[in-house]
Amino acid sequence: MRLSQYFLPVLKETPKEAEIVSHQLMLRAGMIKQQAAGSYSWLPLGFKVLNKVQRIIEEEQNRSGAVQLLMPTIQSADLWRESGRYDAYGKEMLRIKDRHERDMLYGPTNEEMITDIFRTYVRSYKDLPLNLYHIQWKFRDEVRPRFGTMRSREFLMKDAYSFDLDKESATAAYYRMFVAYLRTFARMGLTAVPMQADSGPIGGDLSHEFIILADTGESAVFCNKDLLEKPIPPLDTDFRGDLEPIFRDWTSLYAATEEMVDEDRFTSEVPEDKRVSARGIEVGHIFYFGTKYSKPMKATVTGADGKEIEVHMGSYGIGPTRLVPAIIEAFHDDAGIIWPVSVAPFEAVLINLKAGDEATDAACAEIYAALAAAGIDALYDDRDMGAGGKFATADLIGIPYQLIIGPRGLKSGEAEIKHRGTGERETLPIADAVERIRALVVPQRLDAI
RNA sequence: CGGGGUAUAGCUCAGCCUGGUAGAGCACUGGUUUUGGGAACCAGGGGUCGAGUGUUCGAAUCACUCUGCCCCGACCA
Repeated sequence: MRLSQYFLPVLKETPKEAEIVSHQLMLRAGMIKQQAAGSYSWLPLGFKVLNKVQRIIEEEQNRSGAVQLLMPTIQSADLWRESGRYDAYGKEMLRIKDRHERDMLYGPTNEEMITDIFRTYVRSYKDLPLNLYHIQWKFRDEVRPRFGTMRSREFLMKDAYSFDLDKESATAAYYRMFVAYLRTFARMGLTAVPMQADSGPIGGDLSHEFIILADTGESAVFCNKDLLEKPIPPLDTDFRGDLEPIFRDWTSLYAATEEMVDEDRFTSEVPEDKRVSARGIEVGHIFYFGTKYSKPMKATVTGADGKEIEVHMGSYGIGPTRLVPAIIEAFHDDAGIIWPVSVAPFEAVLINLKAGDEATDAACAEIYAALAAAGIDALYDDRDMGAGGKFATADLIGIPYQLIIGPRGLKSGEAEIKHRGTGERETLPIADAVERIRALVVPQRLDAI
């Protein structure tokens, strides 16, 4: 993409409404525009990141055996009356009437609807297990939206719903999502720690929040340091096999948020040199809830013995529109964002230091074409402006590698590569630059971990 | 939903206290000179001062009402 043809409205100054660094940087980098309290447009750069985040989520959901579909944003109140949640949900639910005065609502979640789909089509125990997911916009009329898209009213959510015959197989479904989540966040460069969460009236230990550590996180978290270095389940993990050992391995080490922490357990179970006490952001939540919806909504299958069985369900959420700022909270410096390659809006930026100069333009055009041919998703800063502004823009929007071409280096046939994350610079022959970028980028795409 | 702020140009803000023809920097447009870390100069364009009502000869400025947005708390992917 040539920057001169792109739409990248970067801001030099920080808009005053933004409090936390990810919100400030998303506004400054031209990723989002606020349209109302808790409601944002995703501008091209932000949308590109959001899509990369979604793609990783989809790949890992699919790998785990979940099946994608898409449900509408606007729902009928009828289903919610059936589950009893129409009255229970409160003012967070945006209620709407259509032209026939029918009660509608903008979905804050989809348990009712997915249960309706399930009961319509699934009749036999032979059709289980089943895990259906979608990525859709949701609306919760938060009393106080804040922190940009970290806590917006309208937000994107991946939610998966598992259906099983009994608690045992539902637990296996839970483990599959647990493992899928570990892989999903790792592929975004994040170290996400599963922490025991409040499992509500169902009880048991089948509710976990996935927390990433960031200085500006919204809640305090406590965990064993070993969790931060634990290798994630590899690409060839067999999701049809027994995943309980992985689950046990991860949950054997202490980890809890401030809501759930037990100081005595933390100090007794975790050696002093392994105690991590930090801030964290919740980026995912998985939950087993048994027959909470299948019972009132009559979602049953016929078992092998001919009897009707209420299915056991779980739901598994990840918020892509929250993950984007969460990644920024984890990866930034004073100059701007530092994207992990796997979610970076562009993998490299080609900086033409003297746009308009015949030789420099020609060299850059050639390199830009070579980057495309090498499969690198590159931005070409061909704008006619000073070098300082280009460097500042490249740093701000956080492109992992800057390939810098100017008349000075051109004379000696040299290019410069700046590593956004480390600040490291290397000078190399122009002829080797594209291959060097490719060698740097490809392993960091993390699509093969 | 309680408490507290705030609203003036695309952005960051000054002007308000003490009423008298709406400002700065950045951004934008044209030009000249520049060009390896947000350049310099010249010339321009752009605002019913959030909305309404009132006080006044006169309101961005004072009073009242409403709305938007932000922060703290309670709540949440």
